[in-house]
Amino acid sequence: MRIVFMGTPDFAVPVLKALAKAHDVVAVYTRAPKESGRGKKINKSPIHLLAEELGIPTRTPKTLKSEDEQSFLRNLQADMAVVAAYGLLLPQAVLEMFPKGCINVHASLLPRWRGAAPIQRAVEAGDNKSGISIMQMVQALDAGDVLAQEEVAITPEMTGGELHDRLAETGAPLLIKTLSRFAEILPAKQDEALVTYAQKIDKAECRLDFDNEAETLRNKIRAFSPYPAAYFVYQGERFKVYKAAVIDGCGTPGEILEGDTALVVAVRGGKALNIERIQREGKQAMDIAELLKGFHFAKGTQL
RNA sequence: CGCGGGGUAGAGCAGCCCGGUAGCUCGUCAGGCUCAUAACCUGAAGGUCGUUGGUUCAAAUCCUUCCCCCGCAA
Repeated sequence: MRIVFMGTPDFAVPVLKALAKAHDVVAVYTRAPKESGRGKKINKSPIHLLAEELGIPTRTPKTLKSEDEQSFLRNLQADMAVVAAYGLLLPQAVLEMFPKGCINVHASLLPRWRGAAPIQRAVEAGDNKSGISIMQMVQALDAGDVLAQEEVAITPEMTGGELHDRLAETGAPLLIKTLSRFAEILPAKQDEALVTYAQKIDKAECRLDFDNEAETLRNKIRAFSPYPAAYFVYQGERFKVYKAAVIDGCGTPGEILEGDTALVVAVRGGKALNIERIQREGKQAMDIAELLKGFHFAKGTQL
């Protein structure tokens, strides 16, 4: 098939790779390079870089609403568009443009976790499974009929980053399989009663409030690991926390119960968090034991 | 030229402001103690203090060149 691919971040990379092997990807759409990173350099998106490597024509319009862009798209004479975390909304005209429609690779088991951050929200909520949904795109956000799904188990120790990678790997072959039997598939409506939305992650959420249930905090820590990373502030310095375990321990929520041989912080309900992996400002992430060989937290400090 | 932290023994850190014998915790090795040990005791090895040039009687420390890592912000 002649396919237009639209995507932007890392998550979409395995999808485009697989798609380019199996089909004729006639154009790639991705978000325009923007100032980002240290030094505010202009950086191209992961998909942009991959498309160049594959030698596929790449376009980075700010919007697909313009007549010019839409006529360009139409002239590609593609059979369908495949979208994976593109970051731009597709106008109705574009959704209707392709004979076989626009289909989307979404990182959740729809109708659960429609929206921007389905991977992290699933882990944060303590879900024991996630997955990939391939769906037909409609105007409403992630509300289209589902063509295929594949589950991925979320183990108790799994981080958001690990789930992200697993899902990205799962999505690519599932998409190819779905396309190969596209004609036979009966689209399934989403059950509106089961819809939940995965809100974009706000920076303010990343700061750990230890006055919470231990398991809630642990889930947030692993959901946000390694990005955007939950953190606490100690003596004016930000410490990112990548991994923590729930243990027993009495104290005021936020109190450092142990800071020499381990880092243990009291939370609600007679529980505590044993912080296992951490990153200081300006340093690499490391196991807490390594850091404690040369750095110590004062017992009794309130975080 | 967005703001900022860092590169010191295998690991993690201190020392730098206020130049003057390179230090701590852990690991490694050897020996000892012990029924035994990841415990304890004794000892040892291991460093061009990221790189270049400069200032100085003397530079990890002050100034300078470049390289690398990271945090914030986006």
